[in-house]
Amino acid sequence: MTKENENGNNEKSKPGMDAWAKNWHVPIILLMLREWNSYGYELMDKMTTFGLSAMNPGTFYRTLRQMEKDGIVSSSWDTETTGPARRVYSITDAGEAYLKLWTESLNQYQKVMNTFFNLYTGTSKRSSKDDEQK
Amino acid sequence: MTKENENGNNEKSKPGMDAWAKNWHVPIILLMLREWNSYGYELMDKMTTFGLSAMNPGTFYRTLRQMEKDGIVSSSWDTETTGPARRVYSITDAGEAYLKLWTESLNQYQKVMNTFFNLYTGTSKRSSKDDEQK
DNA sequence: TGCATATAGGTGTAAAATGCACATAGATGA
DNA sequence: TCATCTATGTGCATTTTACACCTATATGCA
Repeated sequence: MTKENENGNNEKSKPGMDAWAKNWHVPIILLMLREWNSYGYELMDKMTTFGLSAMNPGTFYRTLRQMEKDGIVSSSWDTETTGPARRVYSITDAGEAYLKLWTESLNQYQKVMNTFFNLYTGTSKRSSKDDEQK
Repeated sequence: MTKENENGNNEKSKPGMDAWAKNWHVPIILLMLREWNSYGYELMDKMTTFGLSAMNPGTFYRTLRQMEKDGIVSSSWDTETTGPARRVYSITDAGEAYLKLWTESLNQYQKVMNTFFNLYTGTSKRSSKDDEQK
């Protein structure tokens, strides 16, 4: 059975305030790795300083391994430090290229956001009497 | 077998210039319905005027039905017009509430974007010599 | 009349992404 | 020695998405 809220509607298209955040995990991990080489546990922790709620560990680690398969990061084990071994990631050239593309697409993103915001706050909301179209 | 690009990497975390667009389909459909009642085929078409590439028809129609299940739109058949019958959608009060929440969350969204952009364009990119962390 | 095409709204199914619970293992401190 | 923190994962079910395909109404045209 699917989850239902107090209105009797299920919640599949609830905004959730950070549904959009998913797409940002990869580029923000890359940004962090551009500043300092790091490992999953630390990256997951620092994620919140970007205003993004951390995804669960399983998914997060899997994202990192996928990024490596995609060639945008590379990793090696750090057994020097105390505690359990860390898989330390660095950004690759392909990762830099990815960031460049992402940043360029932000302009388009901004346009969509502005269009949305203007339409929402604008006085263009129809009155109840022109409630049909032909 | 998974698709591979010319670099031998698969493409799972490719930006695609509009990966972020997915999250915008629901709110933008709602915005359009706030202006005029409409049906899937038309909404899909108008989507592109918002700078969003349309999703494929199957997914798009399913999104609309899901939105109805969630109670943020309602629909009825229009058999008056010529051609195949149209399922005409209107936004509900819950839909308006959804839009309100979404718009409020845009502030947070903007913050993440600005943080990202500043970090990317800033001079904070490390030099090759401080290439390790302790 | 017959057939292509545009409009309109879907379904079936497989692949991909995600959440959640759990597993493993080294180090630290009571 | 036993709990806890750090650190990285796996297994499985659910959810989301893409892709191919199907149905049906109307229009134009040969």
